[in-house]
Formats: sequence, C-alpha cells, structure tokens
Amino acid sequence: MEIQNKKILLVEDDPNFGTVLKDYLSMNDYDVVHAKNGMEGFEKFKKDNYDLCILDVMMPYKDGFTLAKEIREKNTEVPIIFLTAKALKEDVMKGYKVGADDYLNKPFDSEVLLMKIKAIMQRKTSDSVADSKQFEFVIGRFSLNSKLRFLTFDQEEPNKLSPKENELLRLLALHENDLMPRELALTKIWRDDNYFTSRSMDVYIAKLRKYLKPDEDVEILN
Amino acid sequence: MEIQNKKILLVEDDPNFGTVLKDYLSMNDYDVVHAKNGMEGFEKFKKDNYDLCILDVMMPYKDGFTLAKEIREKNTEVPIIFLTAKALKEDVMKGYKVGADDYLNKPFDSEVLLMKIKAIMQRKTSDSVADSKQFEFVIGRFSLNSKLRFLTFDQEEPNKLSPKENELLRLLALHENDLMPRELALTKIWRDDNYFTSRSMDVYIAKLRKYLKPDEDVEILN
DNA sequence: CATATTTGTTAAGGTTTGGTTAAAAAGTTA
DNA sequence: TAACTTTTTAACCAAACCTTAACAAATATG
Repeated sequence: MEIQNKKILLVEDDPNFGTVLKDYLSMNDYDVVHAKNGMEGFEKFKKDNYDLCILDVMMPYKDGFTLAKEIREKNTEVPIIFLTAKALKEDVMKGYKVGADDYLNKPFDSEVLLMKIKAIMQRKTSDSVADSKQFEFVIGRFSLNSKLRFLTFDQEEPNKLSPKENELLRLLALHENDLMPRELALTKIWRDDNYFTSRSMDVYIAKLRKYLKPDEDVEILN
Repeated sequence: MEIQNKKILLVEDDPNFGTVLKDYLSMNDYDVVHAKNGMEGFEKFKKDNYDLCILDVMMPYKDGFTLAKEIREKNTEVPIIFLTAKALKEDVMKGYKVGADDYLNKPFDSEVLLMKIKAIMQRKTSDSVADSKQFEFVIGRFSLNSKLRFLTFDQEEPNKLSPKENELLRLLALHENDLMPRELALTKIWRDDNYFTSRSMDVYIAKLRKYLKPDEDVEILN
C-alpha cells in the first residue's frame, strides 16, 4: 500500500549545504522543494501545500524570521523548523514567538533532524485532507479515485482496482494523451526494469484495457 | 472566564535544581508536581492528568527514557520534554523515538524553556480544541462516545469498549467513508508498524466488526 | 519473404495479505 | 494472590495479488 510522500519546503541560501540537505531528505522519502532565499521561499510556499517548512535564519534580503511570520499569516498550522549557525538566546526566543516547532543549531546531525521531522509529522495528524486533485482523474467516461482505488464507469458500480493496477493507471492518467516511456513506468512502479517486470507490466496493461473496454474512445496505445 | 492553570509533571532527581525549576515554573502560572525519581514520577503520572511532562534523563533506578516509554503506553498525546546534561546523539535519537516533543541540554536558559513550553502548549491546545468536539460519533444506528468508551446501538445498553478498541473505532469514525491507510493507523495508535502490531490491529478490526454486526449498513472495509 | 523480436493475452502457479479464532501473556483490581 | 480484563502472539484458512510461462499476434530486421 502506498502513501503520499510528505512535502517539505526547504529555504536555505547556501547552495552547497542546501543541495546536500535536499538530497538527504529526498533519499528519505520526502518531496523537497528547495528555495534559495526568503522571497523565493514565500513564492513557493504560496503555490503549494507543504507538510513542513525548514527555514535558514540568516539569509540575505529576507531572513527566516520574517519569512516565518509571512508564512504564519497564511497558515497557522504548518510546522516550522529553524536552522541557524548562531545560538543566541534572543534568536531562539524570537523563533518560538513566531511559532516555531523546533530549532536546530548548525552544525547538526542529519539523523537528528530526521528524527525531529518524524516526531513533528507524527504529532500533526497532518491529515490536512491532501488535495483530492492528486487522487481524482477523469478518463473519458471513466473516473478514477486512486486513493480508494475505485474506477467508475458512468454511474455504474465502481470497479475496485488492485494496487498495481491502480498505480499504473494513475501514472498513465497523469500522462494522458502523452507518451510514457516503458522504462520510466517500470522503474517508477516496479523499481526495476528487466525482462520479467516488463512482461508483468504487459499483463497489467492488458488488464487495464479490459477494464476500459466499455468506452471505446479510451485507448492505451503503445 | 476562568482558565485552569496548565499542569506540569516535573521529574528531576537533583533536589536543588528541581526545586528551583519548580518554583520558576510556578511563578509563571503553571501547576507543577515535582517527582524525585522515575518510579515516583510514574505513580504521580497515573494519579492525575498532566498537560506536559518534563523529564530528566539521567536518574537512578529508572531513567527518563524508560519513564517516557511507560508514560507513552498510558497516553500517546501528552507532550514530553527531556532535560539532560549529556548531548550524545544516540540519546537525542532515543528521545525522539520514544515520542519526545523537545530536548534541552543543561545548562539551559530558563526563558528558553518557558518559550518552548508555551510553543508546545499552544500546539496542543489548538489541536485538542478541534479534538474535543470529536468525542461523539454517530455511525449508522450506533453512537460512540469515545470519552466514556461507550458504544450504543439504538437505545440499548451501551457496550463498554476497551481503550484500544475505542481508539481504533474513533480513528475510523473520524475517517468515515474514507480510507485510513493501515500504516497511519498503526503509527497513530500503536506507535509502531511491524508484523505483530499489524496482526494485532487485524484482531481489533475483527472485534469491531463483531460489535457493529447488528447494523448491516455499517462496514469496515479493507 | 522468412525469421527474429517485441507486444498482447490468457491461464496456472506461488506468494502475500488479511480474516478469524484461540490461547498465552500482560496488566488490573479486589 | 486470584479473578478478571485487555492486549499480543500464534496458527490456520481463504482470498487477493503478482509473477511466470506459454502461445498468439504484430512488428521489425535481414
């Protein structure tokens, strides 16, 4: 069973450190968006819904506190973690006043950060009713709810898809009227690309075609 | 309007430090109960409801982590802050695994502690305000009072649920007509996701289904 | 055109997962 | 401590799922 990855907004002006941190978090199954400064950070924040913000405090133009304040005006719920080199008491206080959830001094241990993130995420039920946009698709006269794994034709009884069927159809729907390279689909869903997984995918394509047969305007082409 | 002071359980074996800290917190309008060791701490915890626990890590007989684990078994919600002289990475990790909300190294600034407490309390109250409305559920012809752990069918005698049964049914009711991913339920209620907790949950699902059988319009689907 | 390669389809396994029941273990209460 | 409740562990079974194999059809290649 698959769960949507948590989205993290990382705002860090140091390109090296930022990239490394982003990669590290990505490796641990978070979707990370990296902004290089406060302005960019706020723009990105407005454009999407995040489960967590990690903000560097000392940045040019717009520091982390100011950014946090702006974020809080938009959203009083999203957890915020500050990163900072200086450990001045006033700063820590300022951070908590702005509504920080945690405060880390650089250099810090990456595993510790990971634990903190986990702790915070768990706290927040974070069932922020993630955008149904990501889960609902319309495919011709069908509609797919890839969360419930329901495929509905017109107003009929929904078909319950198996996890693999669902994932594959979702991936295809995401690229509707577009080409989805075989290898890409394989590595995305099967996490491997060899003769057998490839055949297995063909089997699923066949299954999906069977499901979709009622509407002859919908086709999965090679 | 009168507001009840927040109750803090402070477990600290150093009598001097403990007393000073207790007085400081009391001065700031918290009701503080001071336990001198882990055993006493757990006894006091069971006898009352606290809004926050502050635990020293290094204590004779029973250290802060062990105590935290026991507390978590009783109560998965109450925030925990660890105090410790050593800042070993493994310890910090251990703390967060047990479900810590924060971690402070001695010596620390008392104002900073105060800010952290405020931040944590704020988080919790905003969460639990939403929660408090959600003790009563209607599930088909049943009604669940998850505070009293009563499950009532029509006007019959209520069934008293066990704590786990109650938590699980409440979580499911909260997501009525929606999907509750297995892993999420497990980490929420069992705080762990492995083979055995998973099987244990299945057992509870079975129990709940048995309770809910009288109304055939109510179902727990996989 | 003949043959190799890829793709489509179906059915037969083997594995994994989930439902259920019962018993053991742990925790509670009197 | 004994009686009782709650939770975990174990075992068994059934259903769902995924892979594999086998063969047919289509497409590519020499």
